[in-house]
Amino acid sequence: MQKETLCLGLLSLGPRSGYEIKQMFEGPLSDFYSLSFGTIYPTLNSLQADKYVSCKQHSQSKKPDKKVYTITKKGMELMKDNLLGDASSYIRSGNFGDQIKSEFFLLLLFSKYLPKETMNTVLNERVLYLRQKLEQFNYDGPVPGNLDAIRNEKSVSFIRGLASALIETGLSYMEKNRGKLS
Amino acid sequence: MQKETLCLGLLSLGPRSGYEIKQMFEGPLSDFYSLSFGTIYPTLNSLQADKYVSCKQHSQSKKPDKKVYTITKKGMELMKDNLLGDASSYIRSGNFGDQIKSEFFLLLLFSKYLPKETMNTVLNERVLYLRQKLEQFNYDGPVPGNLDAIRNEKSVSFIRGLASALIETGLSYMEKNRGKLS
DNA sequence: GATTATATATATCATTCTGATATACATACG
DNA sequence: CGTATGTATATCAGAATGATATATATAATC
Repeated sequence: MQKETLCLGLLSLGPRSGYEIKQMFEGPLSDFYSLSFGTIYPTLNSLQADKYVSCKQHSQSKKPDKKVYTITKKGMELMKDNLLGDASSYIRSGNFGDQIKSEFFLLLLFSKYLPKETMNTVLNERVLYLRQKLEQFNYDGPVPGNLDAIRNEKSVSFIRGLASALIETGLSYMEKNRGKLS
Repeated sequence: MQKETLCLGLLSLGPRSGYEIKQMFEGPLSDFYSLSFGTIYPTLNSLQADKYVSCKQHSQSKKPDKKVYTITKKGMELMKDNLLGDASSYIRSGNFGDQIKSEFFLLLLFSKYLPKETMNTVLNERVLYLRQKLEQFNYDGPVPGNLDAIRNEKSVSFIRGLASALIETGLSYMEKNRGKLS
């Protein structure tokens, strides 16, 4: 997905600064996508230059000005057009589609070159990690800051439910079949 | 995972050319990782310069020479050292770890901006795509070329079983809950 | 039998993106 | 009172991709 479409989409959920967009990628979106500051800031600047977003500078005494971007009508149109135009190309993406780079699977692939105790520890920690992820996806309490907008989306509930189901499957598979690795 | 470690790991399964390594990424590894020619060829050259692999040139009349690389003892050691040193950092990767970029999830996130019929078609095609993937992972017949080495790995059976279980979960979740999206 | 598409095989490179770093002040903690 | 962490924007070297170039063989289509 083009970085422009993605930034516009996130801004459609409410006005935000570049820093806050980054927080979304490190918070609720961290398991699905990410963009770096080096991409976010230039993208916002170019979107602003082309009037797809407007910017209000909130001067805060001694911190750098907080630049809060708001999507414009023109921006909404561009976002919708791009989504519609590219929708079909995203069908074969995601879990078991393109762009996945799973270092954990690579580690499993080469596990025979690692000492058994090491692999045992790794698998134990992986299980702990997945349990933690599961809790995270099942947690329904309040989230800090302005990250509520994204949590309250209907689609986000759907995605979290899916993620939760997938992790549970992965966990029980790992627990039942880890013996087959060595 | 460093590209060097990865290429060495793949060469540990048997001697191969750069083109054949790429075939592994486009075949059995396509759902887990990928490297481009622009990375593979320079990596092999530098591995050869440092004696981690040896190279035998098979001249084939009028095609460009096929350069078949074989991992050396020094290369095996480097690979094992790297795997051991970095193993713990791969625990939090993979499905629901870092480096995932799922455009399909992004599309779901912004699905409210798409016409209902479009989303309906997209979800139908996604289901078809996942069914196809499932078949692919469950297929146990022969594979063409030299891609058998990787299929016969114990770890690959484990991974394929996991992938298969995950896709099944994803499929039934989608079928049961797709109504919640609109 | 001619044409077109696909596969084999290596290599390069502009463009893109990341990850690190710079800058600067605020706040919390022991 | 120093140290670590958080807010906030910005830039840039280095890495990786995706496209393209080159050259030939083979299979499919017409």
